[in-house]
Amino acid sequence: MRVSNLFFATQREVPADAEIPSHKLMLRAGLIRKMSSGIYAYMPMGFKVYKNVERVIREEMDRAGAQELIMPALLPAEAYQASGRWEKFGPEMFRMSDRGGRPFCLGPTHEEPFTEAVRDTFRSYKNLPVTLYQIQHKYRDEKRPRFGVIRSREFVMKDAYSFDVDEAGLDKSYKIMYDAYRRIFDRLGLDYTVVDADSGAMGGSGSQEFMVKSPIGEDAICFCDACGYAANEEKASCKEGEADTSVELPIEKIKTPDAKTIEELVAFLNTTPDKFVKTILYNIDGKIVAAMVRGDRDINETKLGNIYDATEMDLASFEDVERITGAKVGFAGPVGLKEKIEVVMDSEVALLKNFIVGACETDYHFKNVNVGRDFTPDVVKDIKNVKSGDLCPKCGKPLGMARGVEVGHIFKLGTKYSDSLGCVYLDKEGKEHSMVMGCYGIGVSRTIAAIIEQYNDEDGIKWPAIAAPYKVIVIPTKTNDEEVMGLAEKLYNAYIDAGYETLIDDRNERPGVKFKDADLLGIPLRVTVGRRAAEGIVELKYRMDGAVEEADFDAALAAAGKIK
RNA sequence: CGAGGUGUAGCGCAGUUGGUAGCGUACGUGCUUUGGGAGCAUGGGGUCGCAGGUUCGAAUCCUGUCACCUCGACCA
Repeated sequence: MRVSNLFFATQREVPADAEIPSHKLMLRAGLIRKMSSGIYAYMPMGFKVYKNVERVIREEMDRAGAQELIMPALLPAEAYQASGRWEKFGPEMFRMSDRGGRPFCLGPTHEEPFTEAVRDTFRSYKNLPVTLYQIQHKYRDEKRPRFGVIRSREFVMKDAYSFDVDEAGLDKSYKIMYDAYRRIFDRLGLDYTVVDADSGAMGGSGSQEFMVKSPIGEDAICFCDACGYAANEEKASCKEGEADTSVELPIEKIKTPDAKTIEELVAFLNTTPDKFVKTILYNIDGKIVAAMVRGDRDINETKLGNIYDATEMDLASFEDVERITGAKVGFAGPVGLKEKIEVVMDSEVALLKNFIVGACETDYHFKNVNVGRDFTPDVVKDIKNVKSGDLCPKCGKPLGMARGVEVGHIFKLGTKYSDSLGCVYLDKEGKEHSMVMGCYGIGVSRTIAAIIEQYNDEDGIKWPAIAAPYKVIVIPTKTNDEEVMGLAEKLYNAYIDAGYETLIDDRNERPGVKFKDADLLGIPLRVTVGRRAAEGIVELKYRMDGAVEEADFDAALAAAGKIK
């Protein structure tokens, strides 16, 4: 491709609304164009990268035996109504109706149509297992789109679905996808971690996320260097301490004026946060629930929500808190609640003795409170967030925390969708069973951003060769010099003949302009034809490590095979 | 959902007490330049987010509305 014909424009100035390196660089390099908040167009240069990433995914999915098809993005409501997700997705789903008033949505994820397709096509155990996939646009009306294509409302996702006769079959299909995912992200050059994850709105029995470690990541991940345990914060657990065996002291009401936060109480009572148990009221799908964790802990809303299979969950309103506790906000506790509500207590609290809680009376707390004697929780479960330094649930060594961008997520779904949509097969005895499903997603758009996050410098993007829009750029420094142009053209044609996607920057621009653009675009190999063109010598520069060398024609051609 | 901010040329921005819009960059043309975003000259490009209102006159003041961005979403 001749740069003089290329539909692109690089920008010197950073658009005002970009925050993170990948977003800034994608805009500056002209890879994408924003059409609306969280909605982007891919320009030719960006689309090349997109297709490269897509190609790697497709190759590995095909190699793993998955079959590609494509579902509509625009889907009728029925399937989602049958699975219950028409309601469950809530406002995240883009909804519309046709001229006759029939409800439709833009697919946020496609378990339902895939399940229906398999249901209507296969009826026998002999047909299974089967794994299908598509690479498709997905639509989610995100509360707050952010970070360019990392959290957008329209995005490209590879989603695959496996159908097996039983759990053992699912385990096999899942492992095949797991291995394929590792190959995909390895080939793309990403530094990633696989973590245990919450299966969230998808439901199911187990899942893992592929996380690219990055400070801009939206997920917190927890890991153990000693044994390799790694989990999303939503899911991570830790080893709990020993039970306190102190003697239970009599409960006592203490006046704590104006002390309603843990910090204020710690200062007021001259003690430490772990002597408290805080009680927080949540509104979970309209039902008020009290959640209790130790004072130095945070509640993990995912874990709490899972107990109630929550769709919508929020802190209870001030009015609800005041009515139920009979006190101003800040003095909630499990003892003396004015209304009977469910109390969920973190399992760690069960180990404590003689702790402090709000007294359900403004300006008062109870001290020496004990579980069983003073109150009885309805549920005792792990509902806390793990922190750095907590002990690994597997090996007991200290855990660390990091941030990550979720580029892939694999789930064991089980029969959730096959049950609700009637996706069954007949076994050897002619008996009906629900198929056992798995689903497997890769965010194509955000994978592109994740690559840039890992490979960039102050001059621009540094594409790994496999993702690069073009592998080589030939830059003649003088377009009016026949010797220079002759050699440049000859090299350009030789690269193309050898099968490398190549650019020749034949614009009548100063060399500096061309170098800046080549750096910003991140082309892995830059071949400058200039000063020593008459001798047949060119300069090679590798974008990834900045190495520079001189080479003759053959060496320059051979260099394209070495870029990574 | 709550709060704040911003909408003026492709991009980044200025525009004072209201008087009909400007700078940088990018773009066109000419000359000079040609190994890290050149110099000089010259030119084109804007219904000032949208709709009302006040006024002789509104980018500017008022009201409404839309879009975009950021932070927050209560740890009692």
